[in-house]
Amino acid sequence: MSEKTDFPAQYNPKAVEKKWYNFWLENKFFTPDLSSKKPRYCITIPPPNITGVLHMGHALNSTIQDIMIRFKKLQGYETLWVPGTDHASIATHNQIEKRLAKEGKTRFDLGRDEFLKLAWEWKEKHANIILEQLKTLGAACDWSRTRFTMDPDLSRAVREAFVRYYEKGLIYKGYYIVNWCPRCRTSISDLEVKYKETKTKLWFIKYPLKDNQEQCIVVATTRPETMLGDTALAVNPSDFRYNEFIGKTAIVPLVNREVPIIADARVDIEFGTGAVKVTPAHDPVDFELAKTHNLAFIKILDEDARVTKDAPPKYQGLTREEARDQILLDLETNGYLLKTEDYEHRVGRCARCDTITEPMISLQWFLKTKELAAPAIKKVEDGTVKFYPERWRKVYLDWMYNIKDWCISRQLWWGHRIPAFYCDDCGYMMVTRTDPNECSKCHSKNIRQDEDILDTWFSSALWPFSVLGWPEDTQDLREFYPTNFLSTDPDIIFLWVARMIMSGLEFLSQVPFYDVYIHSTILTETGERMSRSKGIGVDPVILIDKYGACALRFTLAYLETESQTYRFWEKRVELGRNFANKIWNAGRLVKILLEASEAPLNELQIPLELTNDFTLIDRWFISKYKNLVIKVTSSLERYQFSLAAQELYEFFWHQFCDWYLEFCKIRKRNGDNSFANCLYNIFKGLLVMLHPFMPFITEELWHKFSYPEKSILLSSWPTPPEIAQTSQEDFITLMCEIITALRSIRSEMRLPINKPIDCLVNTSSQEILNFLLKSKASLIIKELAKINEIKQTDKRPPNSSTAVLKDLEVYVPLSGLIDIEKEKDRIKKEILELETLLNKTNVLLGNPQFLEKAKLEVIEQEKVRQKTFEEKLKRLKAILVSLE
RNA sequence: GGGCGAUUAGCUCAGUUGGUUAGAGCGCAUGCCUCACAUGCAUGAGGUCACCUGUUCGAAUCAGGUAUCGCCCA
Repeated sequence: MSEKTDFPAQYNPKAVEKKWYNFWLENKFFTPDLSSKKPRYCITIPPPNITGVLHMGHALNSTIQDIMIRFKKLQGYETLWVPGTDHASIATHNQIEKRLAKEGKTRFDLGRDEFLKLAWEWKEKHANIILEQLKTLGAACDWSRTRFTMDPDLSRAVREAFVRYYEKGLIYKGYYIVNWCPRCRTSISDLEVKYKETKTKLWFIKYPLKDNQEQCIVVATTRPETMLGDTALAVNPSDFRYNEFIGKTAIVPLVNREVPIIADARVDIEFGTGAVKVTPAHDPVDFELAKTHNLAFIKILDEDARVTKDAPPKYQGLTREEARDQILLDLETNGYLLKTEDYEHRVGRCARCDTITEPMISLQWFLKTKELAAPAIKKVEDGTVKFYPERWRKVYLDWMYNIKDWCISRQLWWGHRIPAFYCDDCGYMMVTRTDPNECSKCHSKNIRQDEDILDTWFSSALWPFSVLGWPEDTQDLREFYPTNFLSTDPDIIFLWVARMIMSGLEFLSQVPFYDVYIHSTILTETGERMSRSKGIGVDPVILIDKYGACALRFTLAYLETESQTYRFWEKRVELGRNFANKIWNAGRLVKILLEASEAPLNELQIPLELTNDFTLIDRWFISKYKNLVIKVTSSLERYQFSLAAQELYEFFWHQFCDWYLEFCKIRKRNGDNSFANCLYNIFKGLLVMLHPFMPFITEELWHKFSYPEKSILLSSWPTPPEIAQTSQEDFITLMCEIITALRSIRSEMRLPINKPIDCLVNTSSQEILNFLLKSKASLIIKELAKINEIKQTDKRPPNSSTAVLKDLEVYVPLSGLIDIEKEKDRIKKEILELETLLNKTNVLLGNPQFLEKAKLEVIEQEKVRQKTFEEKLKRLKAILVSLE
């Protein structure tokens, strides 16, 4: 093969990514073998919505899921990752309606059927964009199981769920206050309203008493326009200021409606004047008051938030903003407006379109949640479902403890239509699994379906099992439910995670997943939330194109710690890109190093007999590798993605490349190939452990070696080699320290690399001496520290630079070259550092309490340190004296 | 108002049950195109771990409080 073309000096992701992704697909590696005896491991993707394209959040979340899938597959599980998309009813409405608006149209100009045609067209066009983008990231999804929430099967699941809830009495229809978005023209749930502190006014309005129009009661309000629907005034019964008013009748200005003054403990004495107006049809608290006190509900704003004909004619048809202006003007001219104050309070806006929402009485469908929540709470309390990081558990529980009924109907068209049918003749309502032909009560054919559709999250809540075939008893469902792992972002713990747990338990009596991982939110360099609409942030598709998927994935994982946000900008991907290139080049070198040797065994052979001087190096390195395998495995098992990535990075770069490969190079040059088995197998293990993070480059490298499996994905996760650490390995550590010390002297004494230097060692240990002078360690030291000769001495030669190590002094004679002052500075600096350390140890060991209470190992360790420091210090001081 | 998180090197962040000479990447300085890699190699500078008070023989780590910033819920 030609080295240059086949194995270029720079890793080029473009050349390999597509190739291997197709290879995986062609071999159906992402499709589970249902006949295998392996334990199952399943993830269902949080379905991205069809209006979107891949953003950094998806890139991170998909990387995390892919890491887990590949990790588990390598660990010997039969894995399944189900992909799919969500119909996102309100978001899709928004997109399409925006387009229509450009033509000056609304969806009502088109009608339901025409609109749905557009929506399906949109779906066909957009639903796959994001899935295709996931492929470029390397996602090991089983595309043969791709689902869409409005697929026939999944729609059937939605209908089944609705009917079962209904039959159980958990779904009801009724008039309640809901959040209404006048732009989307639909109800939305509490969770879809975002509150923002807004500067506004507090208006103080005089309501005259009926008996004595000279006497007034003053109420404060932020929403004067709703006074058109006032049906009472209320005060707190313990508020002495208003005792005499209770039970009297007031007159609503401009409307001239007589309303009672009621007392209710729910009235906040501190707010405004302590007296409030009550508008039952347009405020949730007032709604509750009205039910207690039997007040009338007058709806004065319609679905477009315009004043209805239940208001005085003067205001009818005005928008809520126009109505407010007009009313304030009228109040003022008629002397009812006492004063206006600046005020700040929370104004609710539609999460989708940012229009100010309107609390409004409306006929809607609701799901009773208290009963569903109870087992879902229990399963988290008892640890069946665990949150990672654990703090999110409390967030979930707090919300669940205070859960309110869920408004599930939407006055939209794109979605699952509520399976309720009304008979126009007898008024009977049917909720059925299949569409009825006639009224089951009076047999009239004059029936029609409810116009409303279901909240998108209603179908999302069924996702972990609807994608597996529920309500059918499918093999997928039996094999893969409950799923194992769910990764998602914190925003949707309530919207989605909680509801999946509730519905999973309701319909399958089993939790939908065991481990919930809540990932960080990615912020921009300046700490803002990334937002496509604001044009801030970076595009993962561009980053993949520019740096490669492995680079992006590794970087994202490396940064994914337990903190709830992290900042990210393009330059950070260089971390992953450079690492990928390092791995690539290490691969090139390994290839060269292994070339001359016979085909090594695929099992790691632990050198027990240290006959060859060099084999000790392998032994030393296998010990280090063993620790790595243990650490990386346990980090991944605890979902500590950053930690696992850091461990791999440090080991690969700074242990494997910086030391082990350098040693192998020298060994090879000296005719020794005994490293082959160790190198071959450890490199294999490293590739496998890196594979979940960097699937493409590891697969590419895999094929450049004679590793047995046809894909790295079919290999198995390394197990820690069974090896006991021996004290002899310390010799290698010492060798590394000597090399570092010599390099440091060279650099600090400004000795150019081509200037030959010698090295003298002074030690009382015969063992060390033998190792350094008689074993092949000398070869390595010579090469890596650029040393001419290593000799023994028992005395520091004058004019030499010194490094003091444990049980050993190293001298570099520098006759004529030495700068005595510089050398003195070096030694002094080291003395200073050591003195600080020794001082600390002395204080500790001089404390009788410490000796009495500290753990034995700690005391022992401290004593050893004290001895080492003292000895080293003594020698350094002697050297300094001889330099004076 | 309640909850959660953050505050560690110039920047961005690690630091798993309290005991390490507090780490990394970027940036910076110095020297190197050394036959895997300049997306690189070697060496080095740089930190009173936000502040206060406790607990402890011992605190970046635990408890209480303060300050600043951020997120979530009402």
